[in-house]
Amino acid sequence: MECSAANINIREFRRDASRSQVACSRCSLGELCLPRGLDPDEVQRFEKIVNRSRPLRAGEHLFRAGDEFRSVASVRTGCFKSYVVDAEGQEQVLGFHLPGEIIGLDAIHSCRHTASVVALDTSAVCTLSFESVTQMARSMPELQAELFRIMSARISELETIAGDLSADERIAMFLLSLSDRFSRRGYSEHEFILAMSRRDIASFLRLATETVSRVLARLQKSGLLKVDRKQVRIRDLDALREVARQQAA
Amino acid sequence: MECSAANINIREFRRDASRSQVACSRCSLGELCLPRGLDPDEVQRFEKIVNRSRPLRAGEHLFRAGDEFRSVASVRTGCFKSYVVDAEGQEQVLGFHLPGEIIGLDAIHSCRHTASVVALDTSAVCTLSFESVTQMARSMPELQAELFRIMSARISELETIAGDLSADERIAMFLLSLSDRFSRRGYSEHEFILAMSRRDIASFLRLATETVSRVLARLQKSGLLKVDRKQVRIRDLDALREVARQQAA
DNA sequence: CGGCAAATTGACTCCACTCAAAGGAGGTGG
DNA sequence: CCACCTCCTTTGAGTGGAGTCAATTTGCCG
Repeated sequence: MECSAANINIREFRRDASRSQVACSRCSLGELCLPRGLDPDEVQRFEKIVNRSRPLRAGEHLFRAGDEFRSVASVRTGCFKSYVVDAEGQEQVLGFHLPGEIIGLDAIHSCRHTASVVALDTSAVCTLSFESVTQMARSMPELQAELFRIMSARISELETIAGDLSADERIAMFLLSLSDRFSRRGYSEHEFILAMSRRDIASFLRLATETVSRVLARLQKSGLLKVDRKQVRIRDLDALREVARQQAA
Repeated sequence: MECSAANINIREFRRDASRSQVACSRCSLGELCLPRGLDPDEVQRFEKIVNRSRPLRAGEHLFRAGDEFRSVASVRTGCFKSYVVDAEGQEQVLGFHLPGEIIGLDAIHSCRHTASVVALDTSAVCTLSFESVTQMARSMPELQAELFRIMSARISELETIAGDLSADERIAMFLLSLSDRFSRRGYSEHEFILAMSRRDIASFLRLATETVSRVLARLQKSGLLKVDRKQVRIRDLDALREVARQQAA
């Protein structure tokens, strides 16, 4: 299991947070985060409900399954994974979260966090009381719309993952998803670091770790990729898309 | 493919709709539908944006993938399935929709319906302009909250389906989900009709139709079920839960 | 009754999993 | 600084569950 001593809860965040630092208007994430589409005046009002947390080290938890649902979090830097532990005690990875992505929206309907969320890297988040966000959304149509869009996008994403795909297709899709998300954040779409372990990737894609290794080796041998531990270089993006045979979105 | 002549679009619904019939306050779905939690005055305002459609026959489409996203629909009677067609032309069933369930929320982020939705039975829906719903949600906190809850619940559902489950577990989960949904709607949790074909079930659960047949036969032989074509009787609900080994939600 | 699609059943195949073992990489303490 | 430990990753060999192919049965509807 994870190091439970490293657990941190949201109330502590609040105390640690230095509100003065928060300035979405000058945040490098810009249009990638929740206040997307708000006008400058609205952004200024929005900033008032944002709490910036102190950095988390790899292995520290942001939420624990079962925690009361109060806040959502937006990744500022680093990378998180969310997971549940099934009946047999096996960890099931549900997703990875990059800067600008909103964590915790799946907890709304049950009022509790159904998943645990842990930092894979040194990471930082902004937390927002969900109560405040929804209240603010009532007077900011664009904020409300953005919340709906984020949840709708996650539904579509899951509908794809749930599909009947081969191991190769899954891996290809996974790499393409990362490539796309990194490139939107200003990083290379051809070369990036996998913050997560092979085991996490396997769990996320519902494969065995050995299969992840084998598929990556195979894709490398056929010249589509260059893999060195956590470093990935995509040599032929189009060929990889071919493997993923991704349906028109 | 489906009978495309039977396609109907939302604009035609509008014309056919007889607004005078709409009365959520007297609808038998009551707390199962979107206006859940609204006070009587709010329900009355809500009714003004609801359009009741004429009945659809089995095989008629409610939405087509690619249609512009304007409206969501709430199932009034009957049963629908939503599906996409993948790169190989194979139909992938994404879900089944019973009375009170909201269809179309996955279309928000792309502004187009990503899935097609077709009636499996003689069915009827209420349609709502999404623009109107979101606008109204701003002044009705409970409506906004309900929209968030519905989407959040769908995310959690998909996270489960996407899991790494055996054929038996999938079938058991599927039957339990139906049992639960029927019982909430006042029907028996032990006995119900499968509106969908074996092929649809298989596609939804990412199995082969033959596997669905075999598993149902196996569960029947071991005494948990009685299956006669579309009629299902669950003889041992707890044992079925055991098979599904569903994680605490 | 005849024609057709859906469903079932059986035989065989294959992809991904499991089991097993051999490398690395990184961290810790002597 | 090196020895040692542990965890992660990779690679090989064999197994099994679900898929595919094929044949038959069942039910439906004109």
